[in-house]
Amino acid sequence: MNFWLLKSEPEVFAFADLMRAPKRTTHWDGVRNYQARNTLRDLMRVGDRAFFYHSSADPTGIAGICEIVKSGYPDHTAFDPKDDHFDPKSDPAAPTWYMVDVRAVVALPQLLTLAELKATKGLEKMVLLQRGSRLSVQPVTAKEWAIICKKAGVPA
DNA sequence: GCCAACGTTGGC
DNA sequence: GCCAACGTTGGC
Repeated sequence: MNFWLLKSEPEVFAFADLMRAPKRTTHWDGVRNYQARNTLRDLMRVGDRAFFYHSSADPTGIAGICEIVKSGYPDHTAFDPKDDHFDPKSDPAAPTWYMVDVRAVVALPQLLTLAELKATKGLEKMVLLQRGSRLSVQPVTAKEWAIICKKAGVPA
């Protein structure tokens, strides 16, 4: 099993929204970055787990845990001229952008804030904490996963 | 609201 | 292929 971190702005879509969604599941659409696309398309597998991170929020931090329930498939929102993430260059015959489906597993008892993550030993090399890191879909090591789950008080 | 860092675009 | 300009991300 592999581990990941997914960023979302809670004003747009929060972890609580995922908990309320039908089957607690949603399409992780709208990613328009090639490195993140490669992860979605090539690396994520059904059964993988991901932290759900609230960015551009007050405070920012990890809100919950979700599970990949469908591996990469074309992001159809790229073909919709009315969609905010429309990309006229993405060809339905050879899609540029991909998405996965994720299902909420559990909310953390309380938000694990960015400040707390920064102060936690063993997370120094976490992608999220690197200077200038903006990746919205990023890998988490098994070690980092275990440290964070322990800190948050949820089973790893 | 500010601004640093990053990714993309497009002229050459 | 280089690189300046631009738009976006995201913490503060």
